Amino acid sequence: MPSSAAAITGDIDRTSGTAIYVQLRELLRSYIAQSCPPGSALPSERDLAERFGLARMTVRQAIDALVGEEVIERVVGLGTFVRRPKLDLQVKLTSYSEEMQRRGMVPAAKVLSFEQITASAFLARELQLDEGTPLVRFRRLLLADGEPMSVDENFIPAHRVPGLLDGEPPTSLYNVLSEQFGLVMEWGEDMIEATAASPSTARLLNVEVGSPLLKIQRHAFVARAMVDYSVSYYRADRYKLWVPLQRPGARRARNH
Amino acid sequence: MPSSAAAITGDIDRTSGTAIYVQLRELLRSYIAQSCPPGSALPSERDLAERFGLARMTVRQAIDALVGEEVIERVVGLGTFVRRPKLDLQVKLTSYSEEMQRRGMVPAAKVLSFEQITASAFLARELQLDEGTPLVRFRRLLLADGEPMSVDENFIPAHRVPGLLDGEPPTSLYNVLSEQFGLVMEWGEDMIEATAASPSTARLLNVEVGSPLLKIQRHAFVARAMVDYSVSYYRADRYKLWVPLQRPGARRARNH
DNA sequence: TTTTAGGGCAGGTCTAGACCAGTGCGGTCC
DNA sequence: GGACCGCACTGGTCTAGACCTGCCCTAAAA
Repeated sequence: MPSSAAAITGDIDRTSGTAIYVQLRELLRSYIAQSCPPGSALPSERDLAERFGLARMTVRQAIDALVGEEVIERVVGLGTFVRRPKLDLQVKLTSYSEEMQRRGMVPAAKVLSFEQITASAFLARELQLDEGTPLVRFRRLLLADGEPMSVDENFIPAHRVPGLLDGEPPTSLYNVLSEQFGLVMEWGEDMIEATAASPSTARLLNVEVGSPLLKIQRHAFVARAMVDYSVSYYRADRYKLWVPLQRPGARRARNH
Repeated sequence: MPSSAAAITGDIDRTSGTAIYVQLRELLRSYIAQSCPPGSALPSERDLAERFGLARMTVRQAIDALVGEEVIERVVGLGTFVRRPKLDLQVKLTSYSEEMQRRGMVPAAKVLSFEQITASAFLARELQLDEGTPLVRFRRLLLADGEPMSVDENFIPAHRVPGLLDGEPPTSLYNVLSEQFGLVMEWGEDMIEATAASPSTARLLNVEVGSPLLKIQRHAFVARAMVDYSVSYYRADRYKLWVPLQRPGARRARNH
């Protein structure tokens, strides 16, 4: 016998400004947490609609959210059931630069190029700009303990860094971007893959052609605007990436 | 100017038995793949509803699905936009098959071995156990669309999974660990590096010896105890890792 | 020239119905 | 007793509207 909708305490406040389905979702969430062991059934959608005086579509919207969070599970013809909490590993954060320091190596960099170019079709797509847009290209060979570690190439829209090319190549690109141009990177995304060393990269990194490299493409954003696209090739024999994983845990409280 | 709904080819077949929103979802998906670079706008929901002769709620259902897949993104007052494609996987270990299906690929796995072994010095160190401790070794070749994707090897202390070897090799290891043995992974760490395919791995993955592979070693923990050590080799040509980064002070505008 | 007020359009939410398909139970007919 | 059928119930899908807020642009006002 399915649980009765009357068993759910609390009510919907239509004047609160909070979306009804959000209120119902949270009511259901706490109801589940308090009185529903895994496998138990929720009241049917029609029961809930009647209990709270809502349209069934609205009830479904609340249930949809919890199904999306994998808190509950629908079974056609049977009902909606509480799931066993499920493992869901997710990369949360990579403290990339800290990680470099943590290795305790002596860093150095050799500037390979520092110039203005125009965006190719590929770069235009990566930076979400028009083809031909002026870019600053900054390419370096990064060393650790005197031995090549990676080849790094950054592309920044030129209009965001006026006068950057007039000075010396910066030691720390991100420091200059934030201190001199107010471009504080807020978020970004890394695309990580394995690749084989091309002849030119192999020579720079002092490895054999075809050696495995870790390729990391990064898009860095300020607000919604991308201000940096970079590609790095790391020597696989010298560099490993450490990524902490954690369970999703509590959900955020956005939506108003 | 937003793209015109008329630009989308194809139509809805109301007699096919396939849900309309599923048909529209796939139409949109292929339209996006073919003609929408990241950042471009989709036709508005009302345009789509008119173009295909559907209720707006039905169109929203199709769009909801793609938003849930993070293929597109809604912005109130502006429209719906194509996101940067994520060729990620991150949740793969929880449910490789679900993840593959989500990406429209047909998952499969071939069990290479499923047996009890004793911990070598290396494995003992990785699992923080004594040498000689009985372990369950589970090695698989994971396929997507019939083509090899990765070679996966898991090591689990045998005393944590009594009777596991008596049954069939599990389809989803992590599901069995949590549902049958109550081992819900709470956190872990990945070590990511690039490597070259060894002859045996190359044969399994159907690539040439020396091809770049992404090697991911994972330690997964329940409470403070490690319960799984795994090593996976992913084909670099089929697998990329997508890692979102968040810097201190990030604020990510949007989200009501 | 700068500021402000609309208007148009975007997505967000909600309603009150409709019919479909899968499930399980109970009763009927053999 | 056992096979079967149908009904009541579940979630799944869909409609055709409604009104809300947020965003941007433009034209009028300052």
